[in-house]
Amino acid sequence: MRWTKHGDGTRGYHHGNLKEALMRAALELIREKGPAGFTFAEAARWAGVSPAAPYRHFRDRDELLASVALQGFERFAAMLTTAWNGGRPTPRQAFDQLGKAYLAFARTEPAYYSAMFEAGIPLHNNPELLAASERAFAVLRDATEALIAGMPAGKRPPVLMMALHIWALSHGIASLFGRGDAARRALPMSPEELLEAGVLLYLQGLGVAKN
Amino acid sequence: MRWTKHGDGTRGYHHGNLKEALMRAALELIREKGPAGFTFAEAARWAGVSPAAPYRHFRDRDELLASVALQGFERFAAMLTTAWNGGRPTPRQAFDQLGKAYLAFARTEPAYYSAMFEAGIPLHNNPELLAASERAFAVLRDATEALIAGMPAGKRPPVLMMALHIWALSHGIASLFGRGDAARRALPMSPEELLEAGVLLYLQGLGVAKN
DNA sequence: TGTACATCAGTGAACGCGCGTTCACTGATGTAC
DNA sequence: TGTACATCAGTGAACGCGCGTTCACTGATGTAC
Repeated sequence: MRWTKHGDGTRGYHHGNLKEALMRAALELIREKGPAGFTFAEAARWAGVSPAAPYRHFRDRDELLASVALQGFERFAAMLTTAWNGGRPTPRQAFDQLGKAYLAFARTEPAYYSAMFEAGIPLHNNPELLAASERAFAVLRDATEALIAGMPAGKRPPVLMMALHIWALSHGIASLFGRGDAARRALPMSPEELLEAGVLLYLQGLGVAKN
Repeated sequence: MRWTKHGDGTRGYHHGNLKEALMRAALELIREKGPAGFTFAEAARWAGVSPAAPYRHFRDRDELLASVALQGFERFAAMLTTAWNGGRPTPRQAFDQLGKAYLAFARTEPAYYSAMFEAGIPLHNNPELLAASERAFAVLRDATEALIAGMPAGKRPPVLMMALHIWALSHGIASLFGRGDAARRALPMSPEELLEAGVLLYLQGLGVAKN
């Protein structure tokens, strides 16, 4: 943050926070028109700078898009962590909160969500993005681990398998029915109810749905 | 199909099957560069016609993309129907085949899959596309219904709920781990194994995993 | 504290390019009689 | 069966436009002394 903002709302020669502004512009444009729906020039116009300015911060459009996805994974991880809340009041209840947070993110941040999961950004050759994506998944995996720890010794499933099942179910429901944009499919129940029932049945399948 | 193809491989003034050729071109380009990765002009070039020719068959790029998605849903429904095979040899076994077919489609036809589920085509003002999408889901719902019919009377879940759970789980696994393109995430097991285990646990949760 | 200088971040003009779209046209096909 | 005509499907040239990208530049900021 530079201190070039003037009292009257204008800015000086330097924008001060152009990188962040470009990412916000991209998000807004993605929300309106999908991950393909923005250009470098348009993002610059949105941020109120000349078309050459973005090149000081991003090599090209793809790098801007990847930065948005990266920030999305970071916020996603933070939101999931908050929802899990260290497994309080009980791991079982916190686990449901985690699921709700997953759906809430997809609904309230469709632009991040689509940059993260649908923009087709290759993860191999982008270690930073892959790591951020794994940090988000780690929240879910750790929560699953905590939940499993409370199960009877003979009935504990493999952590990774269970975490992947929960992730896939949440992701499927969010993608198909819980999106915040026009591609959402209608459903005779809320995505939250559908997910909660699915998780409940899954846990019953493991033989541990009681607590 | 017109009979204007010449023996030497050239074609006459009329292409004969341009609409289909443009859709194949779009598919190929989507596969290479994602749903946003093709232009009307490029598809025309691929099909070997002038840039004005596509306008005889599609109003614009979006209409071409929607046609591809429509055809995708039709093929998807056909593939699922074949896999279900009327519930033979047993509904339980046929159900696993259905799941495998879902994953197989996502892997072998990533271009269709992404046009159908990730291109952000709004369904609400495209009744034809919506109907095709529902025909595909109906295959899964009918299969679920047949599977439920074999369950003990007291343990039958609501058909729609169960079908949606299975759909979401399959779709989540396919989208995250089973795609045929560069955005696939690595996994220490096959998507098929993961889905099969998930369905098994889910059915156990319903209390009916035996047959 | 003041000054000189280096560095940084954005300007604005320019360019070539491919896209979307329109248009009058024309070659090929289908059909009425 | 032949002929005239209507219709269809693709041509190719043209246009305006916005994009991506480069460039020498310049205003603002940071820092050494």
